[in-house]
Amino acid sequence: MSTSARMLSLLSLLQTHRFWPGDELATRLEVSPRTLRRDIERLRDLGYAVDAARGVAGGYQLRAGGTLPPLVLEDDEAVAIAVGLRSAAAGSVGGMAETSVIALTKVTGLMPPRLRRRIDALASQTDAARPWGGGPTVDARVLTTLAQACRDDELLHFGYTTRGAADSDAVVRRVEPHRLVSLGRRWYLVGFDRDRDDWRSFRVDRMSEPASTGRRFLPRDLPATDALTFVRSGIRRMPQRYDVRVVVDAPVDDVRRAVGIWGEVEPLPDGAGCRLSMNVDDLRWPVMVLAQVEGAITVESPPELRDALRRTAQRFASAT
Amino acid sequence: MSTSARMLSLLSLLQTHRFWPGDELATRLEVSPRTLRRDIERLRDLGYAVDAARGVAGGYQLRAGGTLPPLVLEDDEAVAIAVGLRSAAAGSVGGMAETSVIALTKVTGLMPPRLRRRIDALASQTDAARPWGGGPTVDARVLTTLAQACRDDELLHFGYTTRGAADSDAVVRRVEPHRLVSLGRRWYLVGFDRDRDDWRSFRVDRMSEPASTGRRFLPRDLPATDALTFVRSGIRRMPQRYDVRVVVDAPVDDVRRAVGIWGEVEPLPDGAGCRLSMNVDDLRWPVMVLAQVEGAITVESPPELRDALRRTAQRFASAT
DNA sequence: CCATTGCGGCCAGGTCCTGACCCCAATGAG
DNA sequence: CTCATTGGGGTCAGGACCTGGCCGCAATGG
Repeated sequence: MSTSARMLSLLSLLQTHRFWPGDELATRLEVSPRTLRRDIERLRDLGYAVDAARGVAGGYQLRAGGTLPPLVLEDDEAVAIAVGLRSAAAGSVGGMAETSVIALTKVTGLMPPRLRRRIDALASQTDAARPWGGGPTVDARVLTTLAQACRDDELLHFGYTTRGAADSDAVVRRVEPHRLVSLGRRWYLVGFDRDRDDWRSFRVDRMSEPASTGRRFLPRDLPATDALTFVRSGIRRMPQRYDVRVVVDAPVDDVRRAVGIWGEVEPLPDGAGCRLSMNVDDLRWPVMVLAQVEGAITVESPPELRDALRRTAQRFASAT
Repeated sequence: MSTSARMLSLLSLLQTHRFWPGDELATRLEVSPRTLRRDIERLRDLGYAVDAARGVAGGYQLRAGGTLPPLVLEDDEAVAIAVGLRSAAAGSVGGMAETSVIALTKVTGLMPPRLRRRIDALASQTDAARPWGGGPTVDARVLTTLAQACRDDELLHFGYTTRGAADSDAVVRRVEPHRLVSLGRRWYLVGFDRDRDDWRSFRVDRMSEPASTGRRFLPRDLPATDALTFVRSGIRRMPQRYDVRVVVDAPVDDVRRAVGIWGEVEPLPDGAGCRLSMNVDDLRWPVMVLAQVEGAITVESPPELRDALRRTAQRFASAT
């Protein structure tokens, strides 16, 4: 085995079981103990922190160092990482979506097909795991296709349904992809439309069958400071938004746990419950949160929320 | 730069930008083009699929091969992976929890402290991102501590509150950890209790301040075929469960999207809506799902769900 | 057709890797 | 305390293998 292959094996071994007696490592790598010590020294020179314990029952273990060593992953671990990133890319954590897609692209792009199949088999579970639903869901595989095309500067083809048009009116676009942007609860692709000879931002959920052609192009400069600002400026109107303010006669912690990160909860000064503030574009959501907590409810705004609550109350009442 | 360090750099470069002209790689690595070709050949010998394009604008790119190469991750990517694994470990995807914790332990255990701080800063957002809440939440850091102790055979100390006792009655246990098990919505640690001199399974949410002592022990054989079966046999009674069956006069797809994976939805033969089946231990959950869909509701079972719906209806009605 | 770029054989020079031997330092058990 | 055990590392001789240069070849696209 060559030296570099042996170093990778050593790194892999140190990552799996954490504590290894020196001579066992030497035996596994089929080198003398002296050479193993030199290999350990090499790893340390590369910046990885290898701890050593002397005396009986001594050995080596890899510690957290200044830099993250190259991760040697088992199949299961790689699948778990990809699945976790998929759900993170679906937007469950604020501000992490883009980075998650980048990491997901890197991981899945290097993964053997057998692992990708395992992930796809799990996809139905993962993607459905967002009970608050609402809005068209974007397939993680589509996102990675787009992210990969952006990264590799590869020309992209996809069908696109313009705002208001029927699904059947999708037109094939040839686009030089530039960047993927997650804004609000939507994904946008910023790119140069070759047919229209101008920059556009495309809503990913309106695309059909995006496919990288494999043909590379020379990247252009985006006529904006930032892809995010480009998308922002292109959006004609923001979706209808409701500013929800509700007083609930329930413990602050209960309400806070029910609403999670998608709203603020402040205790009321007189100790009588708390005020819940949310900013949503679908009223089913605050209704759902309010269904989870106990205690009397007073709607301050918007009036539409009262209607929504009344409708739900009637449906529930007539069910009993 | 040594050969092995150069191989790692090359691997890193090939993972980032995907397509590299040969002489640019040679320049970056400060070797001659001939040596670069030899390095590429070495990578291929290691089993990694490196594609090459000849002719003008040729170059190299790393393709998915038979084995996943060691992943060289950027800081942001590592953080994204850890955050995604945390939420996956929280149980959002069935059957992935244990593997996610193992992978999370590996990644965070090797991560520089600065990255771990970034993850902890995001933790409040992530952990709150489960609006259905309910039941005590387990801290991801606790899980990784336990998983690491299991992996490294390190003696563990933690306070433990026995079933029914008050929190203040926690007793310190010294345990040889064996395995971490996710069962239902709970985490259990299977280990050998040194004080009681017998195998026990501990509920992780009843532990306080688990800490690895760093002292290693000789692993024993678990007197059971499997840690999972050991935990199963130790559980006296399952939590109260409700078998929820509701007929909803709404499109199947709407209901299915609302309930996600935590229930089955079957269309009714006469085309009038569908039947929703769930198995839960907290009735707030089906109430939440039902609040999301439109259409008339008929509760088939359990009767308690009717009470829950009636209470919610009254609360909502009095809010208008 | 031809420039470009990857492929790989061959060779000479020299780097550096290996294993062996040695002594030292730290550790924990008896 | 004593001693076996285990990692740390200096030194050395031999040689494996790495490097860069040179070459002809193959594939690609203008």
